[in-house]
Amino acid sequence: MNPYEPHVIEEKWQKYWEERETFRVDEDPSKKKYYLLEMFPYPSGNIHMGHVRNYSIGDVIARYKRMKGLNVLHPMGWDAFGMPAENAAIERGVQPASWTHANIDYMRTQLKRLGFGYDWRREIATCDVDYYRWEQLMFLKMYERGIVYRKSSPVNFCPKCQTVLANEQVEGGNCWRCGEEVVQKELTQWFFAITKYADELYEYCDRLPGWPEKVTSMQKNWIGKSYGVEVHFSLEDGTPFTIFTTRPDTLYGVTFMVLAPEHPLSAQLPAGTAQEKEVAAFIEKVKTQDRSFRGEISLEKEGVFTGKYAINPLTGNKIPIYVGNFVLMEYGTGAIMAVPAHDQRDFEFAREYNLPVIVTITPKDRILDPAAMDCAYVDEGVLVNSDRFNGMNNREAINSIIDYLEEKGLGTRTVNYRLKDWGISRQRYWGAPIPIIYCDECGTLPVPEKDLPVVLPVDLEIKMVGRSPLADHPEFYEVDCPVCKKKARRETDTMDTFVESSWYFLRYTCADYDKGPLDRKRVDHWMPVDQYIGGIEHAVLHLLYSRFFNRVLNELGLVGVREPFENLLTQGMVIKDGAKMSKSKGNVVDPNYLIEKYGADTARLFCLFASPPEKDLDWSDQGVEGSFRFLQRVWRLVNERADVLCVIKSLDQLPGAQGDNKLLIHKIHKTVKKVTEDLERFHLNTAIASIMELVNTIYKFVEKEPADEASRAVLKGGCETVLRLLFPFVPHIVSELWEMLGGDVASLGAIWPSYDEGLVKEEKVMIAVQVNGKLRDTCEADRDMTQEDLGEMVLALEKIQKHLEGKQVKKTIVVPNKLVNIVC
RNA sequence: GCCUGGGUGGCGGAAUAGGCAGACGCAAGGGACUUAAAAUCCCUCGCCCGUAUGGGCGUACGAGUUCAAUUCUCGUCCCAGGCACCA
Repeated sequence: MNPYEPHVIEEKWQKYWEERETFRVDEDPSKKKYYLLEMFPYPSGNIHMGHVRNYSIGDVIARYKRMKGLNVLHPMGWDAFGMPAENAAIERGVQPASWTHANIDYMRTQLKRLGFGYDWRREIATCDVDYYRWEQLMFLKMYERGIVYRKSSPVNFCPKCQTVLANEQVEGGNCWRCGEEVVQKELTQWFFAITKYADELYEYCDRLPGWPEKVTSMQKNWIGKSYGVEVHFSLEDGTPFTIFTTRPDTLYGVTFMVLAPEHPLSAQLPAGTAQEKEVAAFIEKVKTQDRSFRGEISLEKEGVFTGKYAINPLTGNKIPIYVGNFVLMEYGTGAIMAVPAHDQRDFEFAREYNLPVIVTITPKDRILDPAAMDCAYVDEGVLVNSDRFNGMNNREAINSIIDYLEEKGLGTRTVNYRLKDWGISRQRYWGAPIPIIYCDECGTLPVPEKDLPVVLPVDLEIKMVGRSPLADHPEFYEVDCPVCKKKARRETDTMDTFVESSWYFLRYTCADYDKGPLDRKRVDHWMPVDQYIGGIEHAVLHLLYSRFFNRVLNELGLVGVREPFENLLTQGMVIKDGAKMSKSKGNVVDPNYLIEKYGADTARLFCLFASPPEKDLDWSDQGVEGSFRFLQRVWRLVNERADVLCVIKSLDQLPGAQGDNKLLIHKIHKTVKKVTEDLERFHLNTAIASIMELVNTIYKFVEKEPADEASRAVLKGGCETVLRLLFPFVPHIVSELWEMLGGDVASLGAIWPSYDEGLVKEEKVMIAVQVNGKLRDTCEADRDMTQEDLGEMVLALEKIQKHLEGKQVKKTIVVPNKLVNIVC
């Protein structure tokens, strides 16, 4: 018997796949296509356990679908622009480009050592000119259509990364990448008009049945759609000003108005009044406060009176106007109507500054006394103090009042979104240059298409400064104006790296295409991605950006589909000692170590068996041992009998089989069914568990050393089934054992075993027998016995009779082939 | 505060459409083999009472629906993730 030597066989089979280009795939009209994609890695230098898990799950699905006869596209590439390359350059004096490419080369060998089957011809590195040149072209097309624009605005800035961050990239006031506290800066930046698509992105969340609800609900939450009305108030002199509210049912309870400090009227209104100084001081004070700090709910509500009044369009009442620190300029119109009786924030403000409270919605069971209230009443109720709307339920009143406002020209039904446009300028070097030229004479100009690509120079010195190193590199930024030919200057900011990952899945379908960004024919053949697999951490970042970008490309005629990802599986994190694996926690398990000690098959198997894909995976060294043990058990099972079995023809059906043969045949078919169904719904851990059961059954079978021809044939059938079912999970050991059994290895990855529904069911079934819902006995019965017969049979059982003694049977419930419950 | 998930043995986790709770694995204990160890194999393994046949309890907690609830309904508690002065 040969020992199980993972390294030897893994190298052997990886070479075999490589030489035969097993995973190479092209469009094939005779087969159904299946595009399987895992989120591509950042080439940090090493594959980590999160990758191993993600790509193991993907590889199982890819191999399984291929065995099922689908034409599977399974590509891999590198999200290769980004900060760490620049940091390495500063720390170690290497070029970001060479650092990145060296990492890619090493990590590619790591992926190959894990046995993942990709079509490497389609490999992409986003830092290659042949990739980002097309992104620059897309940028220009978007610029033409007004989807890209430049504006000055307060932006999130990470002092550590020395660059701007999009809203999505700020987590609780901190940088998503390095955790540094984000500050606000006023900068002129390039933006993608994602808000133009806010409504569609929001509404389509409900048309993504293949996505986890968790993710779509996070996206909806982020987009933040709310229905309301813009109400036109006016100043005493008739100057109109507009506020947004979702609660027009409380319009009769407005007792003051509040403006955001940045609102133009905040400074204008008090001009020339006694309030002028005070207001100016207040605005200045709020401005200097940190914006992340200002967003905090705990912040005390503060404000000052502007000295001016507004007129409520419904009541004609004169209402004081304040400037307040809790009103945001970026949302709605930057001004609100305040209804202290029915809004908690307004209530707090009113109590602070002794402003009146008018109740306009009353609960059914009590009367609200404005003087005695200690918080706002925000629940449902009936309108009071509301003129013609009195007596109406407030939910209905919302629509009635909007209708009335619209009729009188006092307001407009509006929808507001929380989503902001995506700021994509980064003051960094290692990214795709933004193809724009600034000319003193001609202004902001797109780089002419014929001058693309704008190549990122790879030979410059990188220093940590508050702007892009490109800005210190005249060879890059000095350029002639494409219009007037005078000296002009290139944009030196680069694009957010999330732009590259917003369309890489499209480029995979035609990675070699050089006549344009995308070969529409091939894109249409493969898109949409049938199954996307990746971490939950991109729920609103990458996944939202990609949905947006794909829509834009759809409108540019580059893509046929609207939504890029049909089905999404979000895998959980890898946890050790109760925390996410990270260098700082010192709880990292190195995949190299695992491969060296146990081999790739064990590493894969453990990641897949220890927990279902979408849950967090608790790392366990003993669990890894267990997986290794199982593989050795499979190895011994086949290896020890290979000589005998390889000359026998295998059987998984044997009409008239009896005893152990029959039991094993049933188990084989049951297992094939179970594993097939489990794989279809990604229950990989239970699929493995049932293969383990089959292995256990076969061990029991061989214990009796059956020597007759039929038994051996069935045994071989069992072993072959185990191997076939196990192939997607642990392809190396399976290939080796398959060859040992004399099988055709080329067909191993192309045939998924089928099962016979008739052989899944056994003739005898175990019936659970309950009395009054409590299990009292079990008994064997013929399959499909009539309810009457089963009921009769069960009454004869000794234990059951004991429990029925002296009692009258009231009712008998029979679940065919499963259970009888006697009620007495 | 709001929106998602989730809470099952010592542990990771099963139970697909309301029908035997704890599959599979890990750990633990006992045994076989061995000069010994490793490896391997066998047995036990939710809790309580009982020598045992057996009985009671048990899927966060409390109610409810049902012949039957881990599964459905309502309420409560706890944990994780997301959003949060968004008008």
